[in-house]
Amino acid sequence: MAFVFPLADITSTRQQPKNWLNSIIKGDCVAALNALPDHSVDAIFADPPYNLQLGGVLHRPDHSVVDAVDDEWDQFASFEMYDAFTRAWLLACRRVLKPNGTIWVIGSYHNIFRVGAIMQDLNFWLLNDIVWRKTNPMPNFKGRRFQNAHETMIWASRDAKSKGYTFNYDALKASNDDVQMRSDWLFPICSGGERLKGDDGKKVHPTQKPEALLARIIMSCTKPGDIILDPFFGSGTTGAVAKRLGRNFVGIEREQDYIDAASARIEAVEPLGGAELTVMTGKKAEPRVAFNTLVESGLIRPGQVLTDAKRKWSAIVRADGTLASGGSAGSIHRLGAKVQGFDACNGWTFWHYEEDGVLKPIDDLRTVIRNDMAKAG
Amino acid sequence: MAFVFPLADITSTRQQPKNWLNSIIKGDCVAALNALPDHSVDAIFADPPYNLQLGGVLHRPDHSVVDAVDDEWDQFASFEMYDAFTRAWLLACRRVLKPNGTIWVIGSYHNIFRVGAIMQDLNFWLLNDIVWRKTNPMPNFKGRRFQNAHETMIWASRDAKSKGYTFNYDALKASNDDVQMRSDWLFPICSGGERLKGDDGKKVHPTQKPEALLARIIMSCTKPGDIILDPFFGSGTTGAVAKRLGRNFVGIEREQDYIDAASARIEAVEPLGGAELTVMTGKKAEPRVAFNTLVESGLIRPGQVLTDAKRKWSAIVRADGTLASGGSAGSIHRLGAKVQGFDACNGWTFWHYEEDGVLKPIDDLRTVIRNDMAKAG
DNA sequence: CTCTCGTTTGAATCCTACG
DNA sequence: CCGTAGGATTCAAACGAGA
Repeated sequence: MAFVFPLADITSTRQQPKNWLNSIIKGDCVAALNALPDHSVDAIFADPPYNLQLGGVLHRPDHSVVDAVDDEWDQFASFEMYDAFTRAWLLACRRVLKPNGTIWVIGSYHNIFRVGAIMQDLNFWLLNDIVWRKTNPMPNFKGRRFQNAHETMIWASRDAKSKGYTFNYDALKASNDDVQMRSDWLFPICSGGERLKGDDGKKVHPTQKPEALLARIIMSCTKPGDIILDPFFGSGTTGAVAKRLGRNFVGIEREQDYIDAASARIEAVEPLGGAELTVMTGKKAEPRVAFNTLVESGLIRPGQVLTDAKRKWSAIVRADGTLASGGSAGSIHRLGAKVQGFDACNGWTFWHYEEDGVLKPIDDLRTVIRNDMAKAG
Repeated sequence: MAFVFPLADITSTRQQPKNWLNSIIKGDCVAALNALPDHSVDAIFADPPYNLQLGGVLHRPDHSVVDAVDDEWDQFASFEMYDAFTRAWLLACRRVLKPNGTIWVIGSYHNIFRVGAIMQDLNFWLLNDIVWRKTNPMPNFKGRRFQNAHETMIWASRDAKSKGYTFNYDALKASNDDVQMRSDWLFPICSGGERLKGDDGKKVHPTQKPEALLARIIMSCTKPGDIILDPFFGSGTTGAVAKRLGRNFVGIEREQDYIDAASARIEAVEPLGGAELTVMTGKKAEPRVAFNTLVESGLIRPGQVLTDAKRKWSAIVRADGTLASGGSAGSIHRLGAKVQGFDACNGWTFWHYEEDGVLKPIDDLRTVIRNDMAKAG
């Protein structure tokens, strides 16, 4: 199957329906959208600039410099400017969307609240907010905040009356161990072989999204043959996944470098046959239960005394989920190592609690928690 | 320990500081907030209602299904009213918050985007958005959307310049298997024995939050003795957890039924003692020791040679507490950075001294000094 | 070939006390 | 207010070198 990626002519697309199908339109997002016909696409995936507002350079503990997203296209002078930009492209998207079409917008806490509020103001009807939990997010290097480990996506229909939107509930459920798909998804960030790199070995696009994420989105809200629009096409993940899954795409992108990379990428994609069009399953969550979970759940009480199996050493549980013994304090692992004079220690098997006069490893309590939490994955 | 929960007199609270401590103020949220002094609370947890209806009845998330407002004007008007309400209570909170205080607001996709955008407009500085993943969320019965399995919390400081906010990074990390705490948290919804029920067996409050959630929030951004304000007190989870964790609270609530239930609930809470409330801190909290102190105390001699861990670089200690190496001289940090060609360097962990043929970081000697200081009081 | 270990990297609003 | 200097700070995954 040969795909061609003409750069659609903005001035003529509106008059000649469908010549823009499976192509990348070069140009400003709003101008290009305005050239498309009314009610012409079934779904939209938008990954707009996040307006990160970064400060100076950020160093890792090993003194290397974080390669930040400081591109010109992510800079806005003020919230007002960002809001105006957001309103413009969302409004243009709304006209192009079919009455029963739906739109996805992805963002971080820097921009997603503004985007969501504007979507409501423009009469989009929010169906879900979906959390993309990253298995391998960048750490918080300075220890001044929680590790920013997720991004947020808003899924919305054109308006509250649009009840006929596509939602492949049963397929999603069947692909998810026969339980309905939740609003929190777990995927790795895009890296390794999937990440597009230039001749210089550097990443082509700073924020390339993983194909698995787009695959779940496209499989959830479109049917084979549907048309998916991506007004911030970038490296073309939307187009590549759409083609592979037997959907049509339209991309809009300003920068020729991105268009070139995306075109070559999509060209190389082999579409799947009908039988293979199953939903990609996300990564199965590891049931990680930390010690604080035991304290927060009440299975272990602050003030409670833990000992080793032979009651040689003891420590007191503190409300913050750390242990204290003598003048030392730390995690169950660090303190276990410390009292024994070791470099390392598995606190889960070393520390014991007493129940009915019997010492049991605190690891036993972890299984209790795991059983409770298994459902959430 | 007996707690009393006087319903603080709104008209007099501002003039009589602290009589509102550990009490529930009855009344309208904004009016009550306006009666509190400037910069008087360390942290705020807010669980606001998510929408206004014509009759002025407030509905909470997951309480009832919103009927679609198909009248465009009404819909716009209701968003506007909700925004005005949100702006009013957030602004009132901002005045009451200490300059280095932080605020948490929880919501769902129905309201959190508006809340977040308004917070940014009011100059709050967003630090994180935190996702509360529910282990046992309500299913989506109609199969028309993804299961709404999470709620979103926004954590923000008073403004971008507020760098001195409390964040117990080291305790959180130690309690989390020695990896930093992420922005996605997993907790069960409030049910079972924790859920307050009336004489009729019905739940007292429709959206009672789990104590484990509040415990993590309070432990992350406050110290023992801090004051936590909850302007939508409801069933009083914030107060109950604050009391148990040795923090002070202020609640604001309109409905007497909720006040009665919360008062009885908090009254029954047994506060934790002192030792287990100690929050683990890291190196940042240790008293500073100048390298010069090591030289003056004789632990390091002038003329002594220091090297890095691999003996690649070396430097000689001078009597004034500086290092010299190959024509350069400076502090342990400056010279460590200089020889490596870095902007910065932690000289305490970079430079080593030799003892019994083994290289040890000079940081070890700093702990000797600190231990001596501790003994001396 | 496998296994180990070190290196690199990803949408980041990322330090703070003191003079 | 600013400038300077002390010195604290990272997780998971992919990849490549070397045993």
